[in-house]
Amino acid sequence: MLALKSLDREFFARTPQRVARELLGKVLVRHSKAEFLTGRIVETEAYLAENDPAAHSAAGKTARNSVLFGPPGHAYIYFIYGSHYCLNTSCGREGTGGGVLFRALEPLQGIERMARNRGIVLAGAGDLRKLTSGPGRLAEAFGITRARDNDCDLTRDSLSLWIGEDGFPSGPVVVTPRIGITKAAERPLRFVLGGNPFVSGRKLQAVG
DNA sequence: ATATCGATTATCT
DNA sequence: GATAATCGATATG
Repeated sequence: MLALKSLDREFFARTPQRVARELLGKVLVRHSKAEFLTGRIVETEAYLAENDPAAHSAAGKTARNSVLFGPPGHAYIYFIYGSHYCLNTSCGREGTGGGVLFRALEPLQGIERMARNRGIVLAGAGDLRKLTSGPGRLAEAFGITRARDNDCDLTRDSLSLWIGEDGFPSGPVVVTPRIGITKAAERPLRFVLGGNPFVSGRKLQAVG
């Protein structure tokens, strides 16, 4: 694969919709002594800084969501439903509460390690979908926790978690309503790479 | 293909 | 104390 180049702060200093769309095709990287994992981003959701009751920042800054109000391009990680971590990035101008949720990746490198992190034994090719197609799944595959990664600067390739780009053409983008929310559920703020088999959910599986 | 259930936290009352 | 939450796995038809 081509060399990965980290993204600059300006990339993230735009609207959540714009950042969510532009992140498709970019690569999430986890590197540490024990791990080197990469996955292409194929599904994201935008959570707006204003007039978005589904955003975690909607009720103002708290201890939990404070990263969203900090500089853009930092990892906001929260724990949900008693079992899952989810990865977001802050975006927009500092002081506003915009964010983008990472919903699915296409596994590229470190697949064996991802399977081990997920507690899965890979049998068929279809099992690759179980690794990173879903926000809780991708976080588990990449070993992402709030204690380890919250507030990590995703623009710095010297840190353990960051985002790179390799010139991959991101392809046609499909926009749909967001998943798993009850407030403002109809707004078209979910972005997916059209036809990519690693997008979360079951419907596309049957089509593919 | 659809239903239900688990498990923890942050936030609100 | 209650409850909703950016979910995933399992059971059932």
